[in-house]
Amino acid sequence: MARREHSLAPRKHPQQQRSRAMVERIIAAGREVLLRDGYDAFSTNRVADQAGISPGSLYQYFPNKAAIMAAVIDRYSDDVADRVAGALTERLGDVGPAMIRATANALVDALAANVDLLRVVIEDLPAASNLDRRRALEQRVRELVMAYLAARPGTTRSTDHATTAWVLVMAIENLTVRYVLDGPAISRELFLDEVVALCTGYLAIA
Amino acid sequence: MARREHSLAPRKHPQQQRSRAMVERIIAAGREVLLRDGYDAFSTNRVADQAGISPGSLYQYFPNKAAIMAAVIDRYSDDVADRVAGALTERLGDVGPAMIRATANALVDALAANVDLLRVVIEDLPAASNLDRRRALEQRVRELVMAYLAARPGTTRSTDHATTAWVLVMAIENLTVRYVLDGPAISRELFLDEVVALCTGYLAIA
Amino acid sequence: MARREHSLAPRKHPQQQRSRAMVERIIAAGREVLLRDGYDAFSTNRVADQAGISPGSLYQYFPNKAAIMAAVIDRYSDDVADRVAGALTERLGDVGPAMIRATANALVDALAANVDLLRVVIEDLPAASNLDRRRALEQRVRELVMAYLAARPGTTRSTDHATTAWVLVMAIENLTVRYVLDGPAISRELFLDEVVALCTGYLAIA
Amino acid sequence: MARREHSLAPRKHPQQQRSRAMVERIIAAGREVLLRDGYDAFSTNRVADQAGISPGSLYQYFPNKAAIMAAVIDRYSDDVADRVAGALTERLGDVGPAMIRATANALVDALAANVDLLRVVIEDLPAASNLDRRRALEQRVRELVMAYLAARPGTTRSTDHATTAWVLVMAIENLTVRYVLDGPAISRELFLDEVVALCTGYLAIA
DNA sequence: TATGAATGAGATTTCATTCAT
DNA sequence: CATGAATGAAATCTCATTCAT
Repeated sequence: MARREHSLAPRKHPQQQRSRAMVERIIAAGREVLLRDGYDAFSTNRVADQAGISPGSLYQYFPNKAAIMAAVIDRYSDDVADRVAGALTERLGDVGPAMIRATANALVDALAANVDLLRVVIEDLPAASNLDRRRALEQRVRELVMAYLAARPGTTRSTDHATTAWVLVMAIENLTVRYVLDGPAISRELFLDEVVALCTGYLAIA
Repeated sequence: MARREHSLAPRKHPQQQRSRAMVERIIAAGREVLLRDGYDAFSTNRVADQAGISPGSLYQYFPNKAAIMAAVIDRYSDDVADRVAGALTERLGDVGPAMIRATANALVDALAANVDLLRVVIEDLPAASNLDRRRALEQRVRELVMAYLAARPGTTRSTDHATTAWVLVMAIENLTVRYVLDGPAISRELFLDEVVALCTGYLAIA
Repeated sequence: MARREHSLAPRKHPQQQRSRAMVERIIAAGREVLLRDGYDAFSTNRVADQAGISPGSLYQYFPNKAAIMAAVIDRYSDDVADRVAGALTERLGDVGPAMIRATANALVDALAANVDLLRVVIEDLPAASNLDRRRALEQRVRELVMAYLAARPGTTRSTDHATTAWVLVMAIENLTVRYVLDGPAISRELFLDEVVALCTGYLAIA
Repeated sequence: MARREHSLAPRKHPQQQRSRAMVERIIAAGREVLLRDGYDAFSTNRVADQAGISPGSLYQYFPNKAAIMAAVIDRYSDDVADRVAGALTERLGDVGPAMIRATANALVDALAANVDLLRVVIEDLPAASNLDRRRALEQRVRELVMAYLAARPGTTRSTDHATTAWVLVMAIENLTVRYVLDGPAISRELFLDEVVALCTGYLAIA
C-alpha cells in the first residue's frame, strides 16, 4: 500500500493529524502504566495523567477504558504477531531441522524482545481480554505451517495438515512462552534441540 | 497510634459441623457466582447474596474476598490435580504408546469434567492469581514423568530427563487444555493419536 | 463499713458470686486490651476474646460496650482518686512547704504508678469519656484543699477558699500529669521545688 | 502483584479559585459536622452531605478522612495559636502585674472566641490527635516566656528559665482552658487577679 | 476540542448487638 | 446462664464516566 505523498486531494482535517498523534500518545501512556503500575492499577485517571491530558479527553479518542487497554494490547500483539509470522515466513522456503531450529530461535527472540509486556499480558491480564488476538495469531501461524506442509507432500506422517498444524502450534506456543517467562534451567541451545526433536519426531514418524 | 494488633486469632469452632457446612456453602456460592457472573462480578456482596447470608457473615469463615476466591479455585485445582496425577500414577507401570494414549485420554477427561470452571480459570482469571497452583501441579506431574523415564533407561533419546519432562509437560498441558476449551474440529481418537505421535516421536528418536 | 462475715441472712444467689468474678474478669480483660491494643481497637469481640468468653456473654454483665469501657476507666480512676486523696489526706495535718512538697511527690507517684494507663486515658480517650470522673476527683481534692485552708485562717492571701482551691487544683493537676507523661528535662527534686514555689507564692503573697 | 504505586500526584489546580473555594467549603462543612454531631459522627458521608457534594468529591481535595478532620482542627488551632502568641508578643515589652493580667485576659478572650470548637477539641477529640499541634503551641509560648524572662534578669526567683517557663505555661494553660470551658463561679476579674497572684508569686519569691 | 471537577454507585470490611440453641 | 453464629448498617474509599465551561 503505497502512501500518497504530496497528494493533491483535499487533506484530511488537521484535527485528524492531532487525533492520530493523540491516540498514539494515549496508547503509549497506557502501555507505560501497564508496565509500571500493573494491570490492577490501569485506571483511566492514571493513563490520562501519564499522557499528560485530562481524563475527559480520553473519551475523545476512545469510547471507554476497555478500548484503551485493547489498543495497548493490540499494539503489542500486532508487534509480536508480525515478528512471529515474519520469522516463519522468512524461513518457509527452507527445509528440515535447520529451518525448525532457526524458526524456534526467532520465535524466542520475538517473545523475549518485550518480556515485561509479555509477562503482563500472559500473567496479569485475564486471558479473555486477549483471546481473540491470540486466536488470530495462532490461526495465522497455523496457516503458514499448513502451507509449509502442503509444499512438502510425502514427508509427513499424516496428511491431515490442519490437525498437524494445530498440534504443532499449540505445543510450540506454550513451550516458547513459558521458556521465555519462567526461564527454566535449560540453555537456549538445548531448548532449540528439544524443539527440533519434538517437531521432527512428530512430523516424520513412519 | 498503631500498636501491635495482636491477631485476634480465629477461635476454633467446636461446632465443626456448622462451620464446615457454612464454609462449603460459601465456596459453592462463590463458585456459582464465578460461573454465572464471571470474574469481574465476583464481589463479596454477590457471594453473600448467593449464599443467602449477610455480607458480614463471610468474614466469620474467610479473612477477605481473596481467600474466598482462592478457596473456590483451590477446590477446583485440587480436584484437577488429583485427577491428573491419578491418571498418570495409575499408568506409571504400563509402557509404550498404549500407556501414553490412556494417560492423555484420562487427562482430557479430567479437564473436561468441569469445562465451565476450567474456562473461567484459564480465560477469566489473571494467570498470576493461579500461577502457584499451576506451577505446583506442573512440578508434580513433571516428577512423575521423570520417574517414568528413569525406570526405562535406554529407551529415550536424551538422558536429561528433567528437560525432557519439562518439554513434555508444557507441550501436553497446552494441547489438552486448548483441546478441551476450544473444541477444535479434531475427534477425540485423532487427538489421542496425535499426542501419542508427538510423545513417542520426541522420546524415541534415535 | 464493716463487712458482714458469716452473716445469717440468706446469701445472695451463687450466681452473684460468679457474676462478681466475671465482671472483674471482663474489666481486667478490657484493661488489658486498652493497654495492649489501644483505644481504637477496644472492641467487644476483642474484650470477650481476652476474657475467654463469648461476645454474647458480655451482655450478661454490661448493657453495652460503653459500659465496659466506663468500668475499666472507673476502676483506674477510683484507684488514682484514692491514691491522690489519700496522699492529701495523710498530710492534711502537716503544714507549710514540706507538706506541699510531700503531697506533690505523692501525687507524682500516684500518677506514675500506672503511666501506661494514664497515657491511654489522657491521650487516647476522648476526654469526655472521663470528664465526670475527672470532675469528681477534682471536686474531692478541692474540698480537701479547702478544708486545709479553712483550718489555717490568716495564712492565705485570699479568703475565697473556693477560688483558691480551684486555681491550685487546676494548676497542679496539669503540671503533674504532664510531668509524668511528657517527662520534661526536669529532675524530680527540681519539679517539686517549683511546685512548692508556685503554691507558697500563690498562697502566701501579702 | 503490588508494584510501586507511583503517587498519582494531585495535579495542580490552575483554577485555584474553584479549588480553594471547595476546600474551604469542605472544611466549613467538617467544622459544622464536628460541632453539630460530634467527633464520633464525623464521617465522610456526613461531611460530604453537609458540604452539598458527593462523597467521592471529597477525595479531590483531601487524601482521606483524617486529612479533612486535620484541616478543620488546623484551621482552628492556627487561629488560637496566633491569637495566643499575638497576645503575648504584643505585651512582651510591658512589665509587671499589669502585663500578666492583660495577657491572661487576652488569653481567655482567645479561647472564648470559639468555645464550641474548643470544647470539641479538648473534650471530644482524643488528645493524641491533637498532641503535636498542642505541643508546638506550648513550645512557641514557652519560648516567648523565656525571652521575656531573659530580658529581665534578676527579677526572677530562678535562673532556670526553661523550667520556669514550662511550669508557667502548663499551669496557665489548664487554668484558662478550664476557666473558659467549665465556667466556674469565678468572675473574670477575680480569675485574672488569681492568675496574676499565681504568676507574680511564683516568679518573684525571694 | 479540551478540560477536569463532579459524580455516585459500588466495593470491601468492621463490629456492636441479638437470639436460637 | 452461656454461647457464638449471624446480622446488617455503616464506614471509607475508588474510579469510569459525564458535562458545563
